[in-house]
Amino acid sequence: MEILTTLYLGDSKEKLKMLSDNSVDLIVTSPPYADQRKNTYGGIHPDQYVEWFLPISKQLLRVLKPTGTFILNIKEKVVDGERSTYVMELILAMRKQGWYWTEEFIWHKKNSYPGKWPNRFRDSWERLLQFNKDKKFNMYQEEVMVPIGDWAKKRLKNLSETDKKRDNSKVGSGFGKNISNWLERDKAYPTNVLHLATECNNKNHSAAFPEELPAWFIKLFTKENDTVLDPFMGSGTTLIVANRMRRNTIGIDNVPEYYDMVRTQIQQVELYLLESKTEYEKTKSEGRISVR
Amino acid sequence: MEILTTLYLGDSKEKLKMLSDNSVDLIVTSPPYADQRKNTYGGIHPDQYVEWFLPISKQLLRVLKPTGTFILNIKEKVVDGERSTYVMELILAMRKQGWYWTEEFIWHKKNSYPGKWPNRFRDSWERLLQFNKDKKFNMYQEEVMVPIGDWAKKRLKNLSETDKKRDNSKVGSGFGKNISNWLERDKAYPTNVLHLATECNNKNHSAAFPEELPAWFIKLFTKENDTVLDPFMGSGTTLIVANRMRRNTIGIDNVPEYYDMVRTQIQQVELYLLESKTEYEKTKSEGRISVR
DNA sequence: GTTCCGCATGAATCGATAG
DNA sequence: ACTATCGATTCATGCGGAA
Repeated sequence: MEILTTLYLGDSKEKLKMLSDNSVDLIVTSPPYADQRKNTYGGIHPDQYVEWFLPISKQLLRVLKPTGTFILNIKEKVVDGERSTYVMELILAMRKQGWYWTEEFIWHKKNSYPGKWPNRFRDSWERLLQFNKDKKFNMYQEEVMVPIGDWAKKRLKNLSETDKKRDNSKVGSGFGKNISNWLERDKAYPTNVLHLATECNNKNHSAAFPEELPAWFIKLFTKENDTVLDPFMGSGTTLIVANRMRRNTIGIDNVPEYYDMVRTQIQQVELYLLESKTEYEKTKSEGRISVR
Repeated sequence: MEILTTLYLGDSKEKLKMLSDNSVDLIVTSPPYADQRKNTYGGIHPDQYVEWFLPISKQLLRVLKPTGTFILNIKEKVVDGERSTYVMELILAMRKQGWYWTEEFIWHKKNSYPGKWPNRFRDSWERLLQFNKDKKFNMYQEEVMVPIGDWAKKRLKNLSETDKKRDNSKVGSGFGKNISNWLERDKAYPTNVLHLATECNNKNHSAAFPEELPAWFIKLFTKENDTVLDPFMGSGTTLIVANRMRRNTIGIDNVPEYYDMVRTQIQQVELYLLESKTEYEKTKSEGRISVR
């Protein structure tokens, strides 16, 4: 199966109209925050942020599959000593637009930006808002399981009576089964708090987005050959990770430098893959790039 | 200076009217979260939550000093597969009421409630919303500095223990300048993410949150002889910690059992302090209780 | 007195069943 | 159809008794 990369140079609101209905499995994006990145995106005033984003999210709702998920990385800025409310307003507005606000993950940035202010501490977390088109969506939880805590080693030696009793309440069916489940368990499901350091990027752009972040959501919400969209791709972290994980990718950005940079980088990855192939049919079937 | 404890049995909305304007330095509270089951616990329906809370927050705004801070611990529940929006709406409504929404701290609960569902992971964080009456407020950042390095977590965990011992090392200025400078350099300001475990078992009752949580905010936003208010004191964790830290406290609850329990516990602490005093003037000046 | 280990239980959430 | 109740699922922690 061929993996496709499609890049668009231009405004998201317009370029998204070129995508088909119900064609995307996962959207992961970090749009320009209000009043920030003035040089590149022109900066949206906090008061106009919701108004600016709603036409875009409307398109995203259209192109997302009913089983798909939209992960929005965002954090409100401090304006005149208090937190702006545009994220709150955006959530409310998107629900009216038809989105379900399924969950809010917390991205805890371990090495947050340094600084000192008299009235606040360093901001070391961001929101990862999960929106869905339908209440039923694809979620592959086993893909992101984490090692269980040390307490488990001791615990697994002996099962407490209470555990047996709790399991017992399910009368009759599969009593011995539960115990064996616990005995073999060395991994646990994660929570809705993600601990990731911000990447110390050596590149010449500003998007501090660790690869683990999109990788986690790509593993959780898609499988191979699914399609991942980033309507504000920036330096393309999401796309590059998704491409590497053998997902089809669609990226949009209105900054030519970003567009060129991502295109070059994806092509390099694809070339590398091509060179490492020995069989003809693999060469033929993989690594196709569609850059428009 | 005498430390005063004032307890009210009754509805917060009404009892708060008995407090003077601009008389409280810090409000730390965890109101009942919205509950769908109105009949069983008298919970507030999510749709009516904002309407229910606004009269109370109006009183809180009145009694808070201009230099004071209001910390609101809250988390929205999942209703019908998605997160409720009443917290978002509450923030917006409280701003209209005159509050400044200064900051949102994250309380990361490491031992969150277990469980597995097809569409979400365990919820392991809560909001700690900081509201202020004025853009200038008291904040004693040095009081909550944490050691740098691996021992930071351990130290944070022991903070409440240190409070009990009423750390004397600062007072006795026997340190040479070199050493104190060196010590200072080992500390860093915290961020807006707090890592604390929920306390499983207290003696007789279950505490809503660990003592470290109110202790942290009490240190950060008040000094000795300031006044701390909890309009939904519940089992009284905030009040007991504040009392131990030599802050005047005001507590309100409409559950007689809680009221009696907190009153008893505060009195026991005060009696213990009394018994440990040897000098007459200390006995005279401390430990007065005003229970109404 | 330390350290180790067993154990109960949390501001949870979903899906099925009952009224 | 809609709402209330109940069973099932599952992880980390502090406490108390034991070595």
